[in-house]
Amino acid sequence: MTALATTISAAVPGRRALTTRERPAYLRPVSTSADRPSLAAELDRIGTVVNYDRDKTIVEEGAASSYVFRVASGMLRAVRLLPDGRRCITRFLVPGDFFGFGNGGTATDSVEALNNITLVRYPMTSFGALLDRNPTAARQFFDMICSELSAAQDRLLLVSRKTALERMATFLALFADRQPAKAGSKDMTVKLPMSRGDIADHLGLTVETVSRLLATLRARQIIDVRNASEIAILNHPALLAAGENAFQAGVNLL
Amino acid sequence: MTALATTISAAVPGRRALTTRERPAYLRPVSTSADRPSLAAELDRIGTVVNYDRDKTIVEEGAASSYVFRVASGMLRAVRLLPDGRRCITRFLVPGDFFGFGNGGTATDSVEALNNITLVRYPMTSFGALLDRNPTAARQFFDMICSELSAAQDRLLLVSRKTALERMATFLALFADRQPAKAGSKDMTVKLPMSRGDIADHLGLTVETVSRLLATLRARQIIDVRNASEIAILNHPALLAAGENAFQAGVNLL
DNA sequence: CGCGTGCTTGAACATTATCAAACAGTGTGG
DNA sequence: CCACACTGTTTGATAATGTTCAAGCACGCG
Repeated sequence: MTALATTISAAVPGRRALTTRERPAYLRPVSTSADRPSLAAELDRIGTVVNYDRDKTIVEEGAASSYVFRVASGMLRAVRLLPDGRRCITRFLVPGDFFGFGNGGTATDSVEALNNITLVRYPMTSFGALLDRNPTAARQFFDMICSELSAAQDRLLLVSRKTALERMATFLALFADRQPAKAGSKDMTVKLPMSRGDIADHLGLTVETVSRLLATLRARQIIDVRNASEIAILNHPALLAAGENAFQAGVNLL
Repeated sequence: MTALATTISAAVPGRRALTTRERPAYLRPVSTSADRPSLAAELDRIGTVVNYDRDKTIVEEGAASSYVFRVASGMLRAVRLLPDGRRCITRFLVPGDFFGFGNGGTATDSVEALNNITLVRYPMTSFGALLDRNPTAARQFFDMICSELSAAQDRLLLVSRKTALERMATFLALFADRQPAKAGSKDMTVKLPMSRGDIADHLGLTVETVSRLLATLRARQIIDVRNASEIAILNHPALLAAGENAFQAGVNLL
């Protein structure tokens, strides 16, 4: 499986690893970058550009879906709900990510726009045909799902076994890591397009706890909360450490 | 994508759904049943039967893996660890399940035998070649991963948003549901091959809490703990309700 | 300028973890 | 065959992490 191995590893774009455990795939599970011109061209032929406003629902959980989408610009959240309204954001989608395939044409999550977004929409029939006639494409999407699965399992570990502060720190570190990097710059500023509630539902916490954790990290001079949606990373190594190490993360919230 | 849709839905064998939310794929994310003779035959040609003893590690997290496996008999656990030893069991593997592919030939979980097991082992090279030359097979494995991903996301919702008792009840209900069914029988007995610790690490709880929750369910006449590894479901509807409904699940542990 | 929504902070509480000890089941060796 | 030890399970008491309820604050928008 030489071909498989190379293709698969290419599915996760190389980026400076955080640690052995925190796979960079975390917040960027799926992306086809410019390194696959042939597939991109094939997709372009069957895709339509569409725009959605902030907070629009693109696909509804449980509804039959007849399109596959790729994010061109903006961010989205994939949401799963319990009957009583408890919410889980299974992932945030960034430019390059695909969503909407699999599971018998039934959406497993709702997908909602975090801001005004541009998507490329592919009819599922055409998309399926592409997979059928183009084994390389099929392989690439296979790899894509595999790394998405791995990312989901990482989050399972994160949510089920890390403390609140570790989760928050990991989230920020990973999010910062995939930001359009002014890499080395000391005062790295991260734009968070999602609300505190979204972060809470992604990490399995409450809005209040998220807010308090940010205050804690600020008090430790690890971050600075510029405004509700902008956070500066003041001490990146400390942030990573707080995400990995229960002891360093600190026993007390305050 | 007619073919895709039908194949995908076939990937999840039909079974009486628990509720809209609790997809039956949960504990049985991946399985190729006898309904695919051609693929089965193809696989048989490249597979080798291997046996492992209880507690043996079949693949180690992070290690390069050169085989894909299918469970023939017995059960296994897929484990992910934090550097300090905190553990998460991402899933339990049952007969029919595949594991070991994807992620650039690097294992993302350790996989360990819960009891003495029999596996079919496929060299990754042959397996990759099969996917390359057989689009139908590729499609079926694609579907398989898709439902596994969906299952992982279900667990994300379970672990991040359900209470301890809800998790336990959901786990038991789903596990019972995929048991070799003496379906209607009032006194349905479930064999749990994994330890309390395994259950705890699967649900994001502690051994003690798991034990207490079983005691609670027993006190409510919903289950009976025959011995450490055998549990009788006395009131299946109540078990389902306890897994779905925070209110019915009960405010107090005791 | 004032309202509304979302964010922050505070205090009390609850769920679940931790620590500790007893108990049970299983296999081993005398 | 029984005693013993070992490991996994159960139960109890205490404590902590994170939630809930509640109030104030701030930013953005009409």
